[in-house]
Amino acid sequence: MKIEAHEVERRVETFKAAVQEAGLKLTHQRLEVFRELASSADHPDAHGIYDSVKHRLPTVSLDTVYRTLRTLSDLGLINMLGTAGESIRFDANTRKHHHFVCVNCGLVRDFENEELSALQVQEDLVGFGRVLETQIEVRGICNDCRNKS
Amino acid sequence: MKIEAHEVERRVETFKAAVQEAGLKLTHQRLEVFRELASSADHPDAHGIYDSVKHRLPTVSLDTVYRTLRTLSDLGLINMLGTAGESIRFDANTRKHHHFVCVNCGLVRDFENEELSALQVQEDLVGFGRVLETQIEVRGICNDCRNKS
DNA sequence: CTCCTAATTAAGAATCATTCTGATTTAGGG
DNA sequence: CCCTAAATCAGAATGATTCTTAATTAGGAG
Repeated sequence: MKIEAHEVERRVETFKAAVQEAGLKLTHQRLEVFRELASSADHPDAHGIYDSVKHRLPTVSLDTVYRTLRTLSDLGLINMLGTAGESIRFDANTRKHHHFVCVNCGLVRDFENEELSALQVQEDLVGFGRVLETQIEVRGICNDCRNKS
Repeated sequence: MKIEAHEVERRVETFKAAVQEAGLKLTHQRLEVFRELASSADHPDAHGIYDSVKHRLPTVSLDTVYRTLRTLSDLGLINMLGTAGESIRFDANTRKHHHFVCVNCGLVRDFENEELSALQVQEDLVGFGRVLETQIEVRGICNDCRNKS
């Protein structure tokens, strides 16, 4: 599943500006890794991104993909997600959103919802620490897995 | 941080019944691994449980702890949690609850809240699949980390 | 346009969590 | 009291991720 072209471009522009801002070089590798991630809605892992990017940059190394993803994550341009025990999945969507997770195959999809995003939980958690953000994780069975069984 | 004694016993009794029910043996190792998990509120990983259990069962192996945790997870007596890239953390709390996660040190604490648990998200997700459950993840900085900085 | 330097590459090794092997011993519970 | 599942031990295998070192490439400031 692909993200719409104009949204991809919006993300890429934000990315370019942030890389310049941080004083880093805008290399082909960084651009292609980011563009690949910004174009896909299914949160690939490092290997998946590597396989896709290799079509356009045949000499890219898996190591560079890992290094680039870590760099972008440190800059806050992408987020890491996924459950412990699996490989790390990446997400170029930095807008406030929530996740649908298939408990069977691990598929993750973003969704936005104003009401959910407006949720305030601070009051109940004074004992644990300061609250920064609240995210909803909806678990279920995705359509593909439903059709298979 | 410890769970109250009567809650631990409640969990242990549920555990004993379920192990019998499944036709598995109630070994010391299984009991001690489960009791350790049921007593701690901070969701230890396999190594942490191993270290604690070793005090009471000096000959237990890390392998047995891993195997036991997987068995209990398959039975639905415990849950696995944690972010990709870290080790798997375990949770003996099978009641409906939510998580507070410290983005700095990774601490996870459970909390219950009727209003949050009553949240219904089905309508918004028809396109992705069937919804089974909704869990809230609150991210922030825990008290310990706040005091250190 | 040129040059400095950061980034990439290659090939390999290291680390860490986790699972598996296979042979041997232990102990739960009918 | 025995049968058999489970545990143990030691070690090895796996897979994701990170690091090493040395040589090459290329971004972008001047």
